Amino acid sequence: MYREYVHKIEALLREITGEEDVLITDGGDHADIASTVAFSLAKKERKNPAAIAAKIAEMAASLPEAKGVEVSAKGPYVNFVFGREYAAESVRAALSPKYGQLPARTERVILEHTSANPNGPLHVGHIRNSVIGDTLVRAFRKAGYPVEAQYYLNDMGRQIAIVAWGVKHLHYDRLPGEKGDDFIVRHYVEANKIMKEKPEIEPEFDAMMEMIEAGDLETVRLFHDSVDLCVEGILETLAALNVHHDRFVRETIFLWNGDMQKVLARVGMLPEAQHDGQLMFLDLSGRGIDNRYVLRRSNGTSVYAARDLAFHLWKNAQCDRSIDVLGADHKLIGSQLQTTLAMIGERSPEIVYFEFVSLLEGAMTTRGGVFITADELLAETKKRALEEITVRRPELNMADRERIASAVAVGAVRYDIVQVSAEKSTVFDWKVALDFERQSAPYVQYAHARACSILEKAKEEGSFAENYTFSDPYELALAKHIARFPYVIEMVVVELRPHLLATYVRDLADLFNSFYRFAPVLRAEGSVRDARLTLVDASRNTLSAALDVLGIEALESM
RNA sequence: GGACAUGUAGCCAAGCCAGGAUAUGGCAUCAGCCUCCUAAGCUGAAAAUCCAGGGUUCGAAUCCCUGCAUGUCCGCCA
Repeated sequence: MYREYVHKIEALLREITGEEDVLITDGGDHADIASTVAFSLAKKERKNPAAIAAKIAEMAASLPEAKGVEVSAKGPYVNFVFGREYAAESVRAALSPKYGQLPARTERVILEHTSANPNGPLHVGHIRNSVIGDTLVRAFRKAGYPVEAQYYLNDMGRQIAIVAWGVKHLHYDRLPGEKGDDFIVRHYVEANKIMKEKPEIEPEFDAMMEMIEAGDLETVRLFHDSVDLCVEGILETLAALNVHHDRFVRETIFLWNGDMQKVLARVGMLPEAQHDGQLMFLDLSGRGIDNRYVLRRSNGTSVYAARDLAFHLWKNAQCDRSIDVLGADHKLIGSQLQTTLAMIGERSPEIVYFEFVSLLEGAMTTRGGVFITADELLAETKKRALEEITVRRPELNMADRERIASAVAVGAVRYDIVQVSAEKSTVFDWKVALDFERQSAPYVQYAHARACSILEKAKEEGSFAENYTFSDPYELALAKHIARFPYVIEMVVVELRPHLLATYVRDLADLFNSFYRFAPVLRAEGSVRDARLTLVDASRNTLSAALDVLGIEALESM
């Protein structure tokens, strides 16, 4: 209902003032929304803004469109307080199992995320990509878009050559129960170490890259077996985090199906293209990018950038919006890609960048073996959650405690990541990761479990009639926040900022907890009890729907 | 050296793009609340030159400029 009311008030103010921008702001403590349009009118008309605000408020209040909204002027502000009818309509809407689902759209979206090199396990930096990406995928679905989540799999680059070299020469045994990605990374770290000590072996990597480029069967098999083993482990990690891709796209496809050669031919004809023997690069200095954008090496082999161009054209052909989630280290190549696609008259992807996650001791590096894996993080978090639930609910059997601990752990990890806006770099801190109080998923899950518990108890005492008469301030504040959920979903996909949803659901849990404390439900009587139970149900449903978009399980008991 | 991002109480964040009312939360600290719907909860106290300096504006945490600090990138790697 929130959106509808805001639109209604905007239209009303435009009509009264004749201003295009009626300067709607959040009303804070004073109102649900407010307008500061009196300030700008005061300047134009050289009058006191408070007098103008008073006049606008008076006119607005008399219009039939303002029904159910209390309009008043406080100094230069025109304040709008939504009435009980608004709360009632909102709560009624929030009882729908599909609450927050926006009308179906036809624009097909391809959202690419994670796409980590298969040279080792995902670490706590990689999963920032996964969590942002997967949350966006879920938000787009909630917003009515058909979405395909893709993982672009580097199965042939230099990093993979290093892995393959390691697998070929090191002959490690796989430890009992060792995941594929953990096994592969040992080769990668050791091969990098050897390469540093003996730079003379470098030509061996170059040779392997030329072999795979040429499609040498044995090399292809070596590369792909290594990649597949690693991906097997990565998939387990992603599944544990509730992150799902619809399609894995292998980079080699674009080399072998001719797409890359086609796009290179097109790009090669641009005036910005520079050729020197086989070497080809773009001079984008006219577009504010000073670095050479190399697309073919002087030995004729291809580079990642060229295959990436082909990949994006391929995506364009099957969607209306293409969105990539990339680490901030990709900003340069991201803008090179966008610029180049625009130059050949093709659609550029929208790119969501996120800044780095580092450790207290410094940057993470897969190559150097310095990282905390997502698996380790999840295991520690689950251990901690299990301790907690064992203290709180000793009567539960082990299987239930394990199940709850897993859901709490996944939630805690995902929420910690998604709640921080993407443009902030962060430092990983175990203390924060393992803190399950407030501003965390368990806090929100707990509010949901409380709602379920109340409804469960009410059911034992018989049925209740839905009632939408809210008057208590705690009831109204909660109902009004519930009303905003569909608006938040829309904001997340418009701004590509999933952390807005994390902030929203935390505020919702805050308001529910205050309501829980100050407005007794089961002990209330008659229509008040009915109304509060109705509100609890709407809260439960909204918390559950919001958590679902965040990829976090809404536990019924914990 | 150049480019991008960030800088908000001891610590971590929201707010900034679309300027407006006493700057919003959490952690840590202190003081309270379980004969009462799960205390992973609630209430209160204390804590901020919104990095610094200029500018625009009736009004700046928010917009612009300069500087400083931190992170990232600047490869015929990905």
